[in-house]
Amino acid sequence: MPTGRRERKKAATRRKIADTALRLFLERGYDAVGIRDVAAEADVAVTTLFSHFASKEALVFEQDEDFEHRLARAVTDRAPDEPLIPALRREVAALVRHCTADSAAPVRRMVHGSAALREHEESMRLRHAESLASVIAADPRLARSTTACRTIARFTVDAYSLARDAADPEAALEEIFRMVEAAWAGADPAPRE
Amino acid sequence: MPTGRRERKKAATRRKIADTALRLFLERGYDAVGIRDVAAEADVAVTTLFSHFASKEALVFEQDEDFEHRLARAVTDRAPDEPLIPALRREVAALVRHCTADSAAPVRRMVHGSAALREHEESMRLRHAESLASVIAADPRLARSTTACRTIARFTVDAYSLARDAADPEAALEEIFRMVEAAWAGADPAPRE
DNA sequence: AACGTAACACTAACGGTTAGCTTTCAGCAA
DNA sequence: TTGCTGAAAGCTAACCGTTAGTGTTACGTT
Repeated sequence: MPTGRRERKKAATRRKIADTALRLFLERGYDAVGIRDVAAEADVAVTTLFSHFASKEALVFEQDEDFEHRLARAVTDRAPDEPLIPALRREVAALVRHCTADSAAPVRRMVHGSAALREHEESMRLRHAESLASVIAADPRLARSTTACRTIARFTVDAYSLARDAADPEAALEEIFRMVEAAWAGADPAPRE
Repeated sequence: MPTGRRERKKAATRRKIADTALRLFLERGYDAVGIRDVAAEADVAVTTLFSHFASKEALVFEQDEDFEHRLARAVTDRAPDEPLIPALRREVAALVRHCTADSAAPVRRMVHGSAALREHEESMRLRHAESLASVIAADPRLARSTTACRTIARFTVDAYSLARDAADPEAALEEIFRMVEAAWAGADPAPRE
């Protein structure tokens, strides 16, 4: 897929900015590094930086953007006879394992340490919940009200965030998903609208 | 409780700032009004404004700060024989009714229209969920793991937010709380730590 | 070879927020 | 009364994220 030199250069610039930013953030702390510092160190203009990334926080969350896709695919691509919740549970477990790996620890500590980053992550989660709710509502095998779909989507992303921050993520995930399963079973079976 | 003149003046300044801000925000839109506009219209210095309110968003959410208290009291002050979830449900229902009242419509429309305000509200909800989780975990009648407490607290604030934004808040609340009730019933009965 | 345009740069600004320092004045005591 | 203290408010000036406006390269195309 290597197209023209133009796109290669663009991708290189983007990667250089992201790498530089992450390095500086980890070295000195997210809040102690300004956009102007990142731009200078990456040898680009501030406006260039913002043409590649929508915000300072986006510099940190650049690879975590497939979260939304993975959850959606876990629903749409599951085996024809597999119920919803186990499929979600498998995918959430994989996501939790991925971000509780030792290699992700420094980044997670950084995110935890900055209010701006935590808020950004939260609002990403809400967006993901909404998109997941749409996918669930669109599945013909799952006849539930839109409220039930929205609710279970919210619970699912909650499960991710709660398990990730628990002392024992695996055990927490199991416990939480038992609750999610119960909630889904207790939802209105008939769509309301 | 009118103490010295000093505190009265301080309270008056605070109220004047909040009233002016809300009026301007509703008149011209939240994003179209700057902090300097609010300060000038309230006839105070910008620094004075920020000594009363931690941020621009806090100007909007100044009275909604009792949310946290009310949820906590719904748990601690419930009748000795009342189970947890119905008590939470009653309080959440009251909160939803309160903020879907016609008088609250302009403010809600404003919040809905600004990304900054929506994010601020979300992160408030997370704080509320954490505090609610502590209260639930501290209740000796409810022997559950801390994970279960945190989970049900998160679900409860989700219920509030989902019901509030639903087309029919009352019906949605009933449906969601059936799911919350099921989740609570499905939680580990024995505390894990 | 010439052109259109995407990527990037530069400057300057806007808006939220804070630091540093000064002024005012309520509350209190000599 | 007088004078002191400290909280409240003010002013200036800046910092930081972000954006608009305006060029300038240099890639890809014709």
